[in-house]
Parts: sequence; C-alpha cells; structure tokens
Amino acid sequence: MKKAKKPAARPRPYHHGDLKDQLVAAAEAIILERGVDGFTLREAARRAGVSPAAPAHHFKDAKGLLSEVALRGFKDFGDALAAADARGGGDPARRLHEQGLAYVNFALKNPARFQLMFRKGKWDPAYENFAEVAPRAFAVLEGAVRATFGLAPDAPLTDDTNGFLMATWSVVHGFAHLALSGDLDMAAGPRGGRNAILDRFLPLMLRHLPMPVRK
Amino acid sequence: MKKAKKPAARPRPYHHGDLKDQLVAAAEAIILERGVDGFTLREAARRAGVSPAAPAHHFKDAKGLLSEVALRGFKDFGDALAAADARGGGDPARRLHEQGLAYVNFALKNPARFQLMFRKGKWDPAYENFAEVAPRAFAVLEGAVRATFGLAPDAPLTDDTNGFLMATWSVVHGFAHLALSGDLDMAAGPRGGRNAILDRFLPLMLRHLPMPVRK
DNA sequence: GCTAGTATCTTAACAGCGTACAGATAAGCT
DNA sequence: AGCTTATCTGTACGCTGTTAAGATACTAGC
Repeated sequence: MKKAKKPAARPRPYHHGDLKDQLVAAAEAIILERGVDGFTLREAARRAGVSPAAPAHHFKDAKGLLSEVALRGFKDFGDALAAADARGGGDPARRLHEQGLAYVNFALKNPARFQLMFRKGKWDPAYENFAEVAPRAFAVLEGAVRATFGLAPDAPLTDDTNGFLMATWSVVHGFAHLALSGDLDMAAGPRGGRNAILDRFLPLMLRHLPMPVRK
Repeated sequence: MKKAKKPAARPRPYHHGDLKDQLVAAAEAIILERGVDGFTLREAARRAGVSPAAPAHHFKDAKGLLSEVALRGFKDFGDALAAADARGGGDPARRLHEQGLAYVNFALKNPARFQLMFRKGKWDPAYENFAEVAPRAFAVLEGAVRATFGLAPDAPLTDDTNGFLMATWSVVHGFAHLALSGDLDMAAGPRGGRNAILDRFLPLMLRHLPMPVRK
C-alpha cells in the first residue's frame, strides 16, 4: 500500500503532475516577497519541490516562466479595465474615472504582477499570444477617450485627442508606480500604507484627471 | 625607462589612480547599453581594467557603486528641475510647465540614470547624503504647487492641493516611464523615437497638466 | 496486456556572478 | 630610512541559469 497506483502526492512522486501551474504560483509568491529582481528559477523549482532542471520541460527558460506570469497578469488587467469601463455606463467621464480607479487598484492589489508586467526585458513579447492580450488594456482606454471626444472607432486620433490619451494614461500609470515604490508615502504623510493611498489619496488625485475641454 | 617613476598609464600600473570615477563611468555606460539589470560589477571592473575585487576598496559592494551613480543622478535631476522652475519666472503655471518639460527631458536624455534612480532596491538610501539630495526634486515641485495655490511655504497642504500635487507628479513621472519603456511608440504611431516624443508628444501631453481650479 | 514511444524529472557539469580573504605593490608620513 | 596605510591581484566559495545524458512514469497501438 506504500506505493498506491495514484501516488497522492505525498512522498515525492517522480512525476509532479502539476508542475507548470505550481511554478507560476511560486514565481508570483517569490516576486511578492522579494521583488522582481529577487526571483530566481532555482528558488521557484525548490518551492515546487523539483530539481533546478525540471522547469525547462515546461518553459524555455527563466524568461519563459516570467512571461507566463506576465501574460496572466495582462489578461486579468485587461478584464479589470474592461469591467470598470462597463461600470461607467454611458458617461465617458465616468468611464475614465472608473478605469483610473481600476488601474491603480489592480497595481496595488497585484504588485508582483504589475511590476513584472511593466518591466520590459523580464519577459518575452513573442511568448504565446502576448501580442493579442497585452494591448487590450490600452484599447479599453482608447475606447473611452474616443467616446469622450465623440470620435468614431476607426477615426484617426487628432493631436489633442492623442495628448489627452497620453496624459490620462500617464497620470494613472505614474501614480501606480509612485504608490508601489513607496514614494507617495512621504508625500502623503506618515500614516498611510496602501489602503490609505487607495481610499484617500487616489480619489483626491483622480479629481485632477485630464478634462476634454481646455481653454 | 620601461618603468618610469610616473607610469603614464600604458602597460598596467598596479595602482589605477582614477578607479572610482572610472567605475562610475563604466557603470553608467553598461546600464545605457544593457539596461539596469544588465549591469554587473565584474563587467565594470573589466572595463576599468582591474580585477573583480578592486571595486571593493572604493565601494562597499555592487549596490554601493550603483548608489553613487544614482546619487549623482538625483543631484543633476534636482538641478535641472530647479533651473526649469526658475525659468518659469513669476507665473506658477509656467513654472509647472517648465518643470514638466525638464522632468521628461531629463529622463529621456539620461535614461540610464533615471531608470536606476527609480529602481528601489538597486541602491542604498542610506548611502552618503542621499537623504538630503534625493528629496530636492520633490521640494521644487511642491514649491511651484504652493505658489499655484498661494500657500505659504510652511502651511500644510490641503486635500485638494495634495491631490493636485500628486496628479502633477504622476503625469510627468508616468509619461517618462512610458516613453522610456517604449510603450508610447505604439500609442504615438510608428514614426517616432525619442526626439519625436520629446518634440511632438510631450508638449501635446503637457497641455493636459492638472489645472488649479476645478468645478 | 505488453511494448514502444514520449513526456517528465534527476543528476552532474559548466560558466558567470558577487564577495571575502590573504598577499602583493605602491604611496605617504615621520 | 622605515612604518603605515591605501590600493590592487589571485584565489576561492556559494549562488545563479542552462545544458546534456540518463532514469522513471505515463500513453498509444497492437
């Protein structure tokens, strides 16, 4: 009975059974604990209970594993932004506001993924279907901007529309980065932490989102 | 004559003479070529023509060398922002606009330094006089924001002022990050590169800087 | 139900990394 | 002059990612 036909998983079945997903989970955990630079493939393998060479059968290399993590991140990120956009209903300003909230919310609630996602060089843009899922978040934002200016989905962006788009994107992206890196803690006073930033300072900041009509 | 008293530098004087500065220069060059993650202490030593253990006599460790690079970056960054602020004269809006230009300009003209500066964990905030020089850039921004709202230098920031400050900071910071990472190239169309971003899209974006009075 | 093939994992090895340690060399001070 | 200190080398250790060859288990086809 020691060696059941289906070795439940206890002692060390030669075949892991769920290695790929567990490597992804381990990678996310490591990044959460030690930051993106603290990730090592060997540590991920260690946590999954396999040898350092095992991951190679599921991912081309370390970059491959990180690419999978980033890809899943982009997928959820796009979903979150799309849901926020829908929450805005027919009001373009509200759509933008909800997206801004969702953008920063995602970053602070998924710091490991977010930081990895915006670290070019850590993942391979040619990995799987990156080219399709990654730009989705941007498309959602562009949609709300088009609605704001009454532009058709295929109409080219004017200079001013483009500037507005970049400013909107920049402000939430910059805020997310500053919040994650801790730079806002000092600006926002001693008391704080992430919840304070999300609940208190993010709404304050979002009041100054770009507005369509400017003198 | 082979071994002159002052060994000019040719064959390999045992003592380098200018190692510290050359290590800093090498580090900046490496980061420029290979990115922050591409930096290695051994490569810096290699370029300076010394053994891998030599840098230890000038910097505590690899982080120490990077700290020196980041510190010099923050110094120049603060200078650039202060100069831009002065350029704005008595008009707070112009001061902010000039600072925004200078902020992104610095980032795109000094990509190696800028990326290192905003990579917590790569340098030590306790290194030398970091605590004094690093916050200077923020202080310059805060000064212009106070002028915008007519706040005294010692008056506490109101909620709205704080939101405005964070929004202003976020938008230029986010834009700089997006521009550096190449994400704007796609948003800004195929033609481009850094000059196009600086000359064309940055001014467009800066038109949407936060404005003091909001309904 | 057996066998062949394939997928998965291990062990061992290699080069490159940061860094610590002991020793060599040069410069400066008294 | 000699002694002290600063600077650099050589060596070594443990870590990293990755590769190659071999072990093990699952799966198809007969």
